[in-house]
Amino acid sequence: MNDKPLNFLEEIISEDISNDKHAGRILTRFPPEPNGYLHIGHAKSICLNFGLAQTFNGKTNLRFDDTNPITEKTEYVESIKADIRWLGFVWEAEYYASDYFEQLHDFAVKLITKGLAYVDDLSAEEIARLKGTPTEAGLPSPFRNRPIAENLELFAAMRNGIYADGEKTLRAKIDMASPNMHLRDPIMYRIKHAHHHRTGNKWCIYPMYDFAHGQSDAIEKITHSICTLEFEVHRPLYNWFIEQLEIFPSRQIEFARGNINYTITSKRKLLQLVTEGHVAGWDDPRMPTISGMRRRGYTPASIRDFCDRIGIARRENMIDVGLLEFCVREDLNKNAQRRMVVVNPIKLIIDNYPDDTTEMLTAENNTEDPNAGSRLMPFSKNLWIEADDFTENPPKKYFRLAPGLSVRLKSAYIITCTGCDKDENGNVIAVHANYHPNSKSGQDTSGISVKGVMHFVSAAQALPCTINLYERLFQVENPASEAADFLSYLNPDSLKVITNAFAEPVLADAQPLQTFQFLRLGYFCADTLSKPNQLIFNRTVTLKDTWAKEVKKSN
RNA sequence: UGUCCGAUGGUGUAAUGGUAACACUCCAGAUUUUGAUUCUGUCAUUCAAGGUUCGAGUCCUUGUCGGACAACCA
Repeated sequence: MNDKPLNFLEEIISEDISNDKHAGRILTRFPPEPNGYLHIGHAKSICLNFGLAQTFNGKTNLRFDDTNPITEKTEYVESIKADIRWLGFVWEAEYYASDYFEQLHDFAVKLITKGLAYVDDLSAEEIARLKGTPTEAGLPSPFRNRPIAENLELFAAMRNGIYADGEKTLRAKIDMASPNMHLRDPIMYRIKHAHHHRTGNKWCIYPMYDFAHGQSDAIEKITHSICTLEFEVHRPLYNWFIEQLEIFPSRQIEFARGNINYTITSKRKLLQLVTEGHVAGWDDPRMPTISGMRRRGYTPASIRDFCDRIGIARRENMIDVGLLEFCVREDLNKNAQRRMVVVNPIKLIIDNYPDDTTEMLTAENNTEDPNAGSRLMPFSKNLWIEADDFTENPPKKYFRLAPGLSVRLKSAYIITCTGCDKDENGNVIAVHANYHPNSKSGQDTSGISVKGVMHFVSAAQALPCTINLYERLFQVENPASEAADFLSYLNPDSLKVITNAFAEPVLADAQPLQTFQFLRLGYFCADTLSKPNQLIFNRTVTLKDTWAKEVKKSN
């Protein structure tokens, strides 16, 4: 253990351990429903559940809460497993709530037998109407006092497929006047003649989440069942089931989900973005999904670090996406190799450099990591530089190229700008400079000192590539809380595709998902579809840019 | 006009009745062959009112504000 203060969950668990509860055994679980892809909010839960187990020498089960066959798919199961593995966690056992359908059914029968559950013929609307409101008590169903034997018979008939969807439900008989709505005879089973991704057509009745989750925890003997705040009001119901069924009492503890600004983490809304084509899929790099973030260039370590830094508490929160960006920059700064790429190219001609010469320069792969080695990159008379790095009228403190100004080309020579060429409309089409032959990087005897350093790519060897520049997906901090539909806040500039960028030659070897720092631009990763002859890079995050901030301030 | 939960700098999280702190952000500066990184520094915090106590962010009461709960979703 480290010297960090314990969060409230760690305190509870260490207290349980010192009280010898469960003989010190700790078993948590991560219980996703396979009805969508995992997102950053799930990452928090994953890090929490697996992290807690690691801290206290326990284990963590992966359990799919697959009680609603309509929305669940094997595709989601597979993506969830891949994402958890990618994040770096190993589960103890892989379970499915559907593994427990027979047991859950028997639990239901037991409650019926105890006179604590009944079959209701009411429609969904009637049930809702009799349920009351948070401030008004509900009314009992006319079917509430059916004899036990009749309930048993009816429930068996439900299972046997005698009834149509919605025709009957099985409800717990608790208290229609409870101030807690979840105790007003909650539905335990409903009829759905639907194909289930694992049990096929074996069942036509399916347990509600509330009748499955706590019991699944009990079956697995989960010691600490950690979930988000909205399930707090369900806890009395889960405890009621545990007591009446006399099963293992897992302890549920709730924590506040982590909300991040300028994005959404509602699975329903994420699904809508995908199905309506607002993004290119679940793994679109703009999505806050684990798979989207992976494709964007986020690393498992950076996501784990983020989850660690945001902490765990019980109050509502809105975390600045800047923290997430900080975490990935910090990781990639140490670990991503540097490369040079020009995204907004303009020609730079070194007039005093020989026409027919190409030098191979040595460039460090990562100044932060001496073990990262170096690479060779070509230098010649004709180069590509960023159009933004030249201006005819430099503002104060401008360290880039303008007539008469000198800069160093990174890992190459110091050059002095001599002017530019323009087309008939006055647009700059090429920049001219002279180089200082005795200023070569590593063997500079020129004595010239310059403030500015620029990246470049040698034109003859440059690799054309596509660059996806991503911005935040939404224009407002909390799209879900705004008055209008969340889609109206989508950022129209969330993706800018650059098709005429140029990369240095070694980038031909870039492997899909390999991360880089493109000097002075930001961190990028090769897209999953990138190929040597058709390079595609996704911008993970820009570098901090104090000059851009300076320029913005003076405007 | 219910039940439950919550409230500490701009953001997130600590402080477990005893000097309100850490990180991110912001701002200023130093260093820099990435206007990056690194380093230094500055600004800024206990929802309110009572009470208990030698002492309250912490305990109690009341209030205020925010959130959750009325799916055959999870």
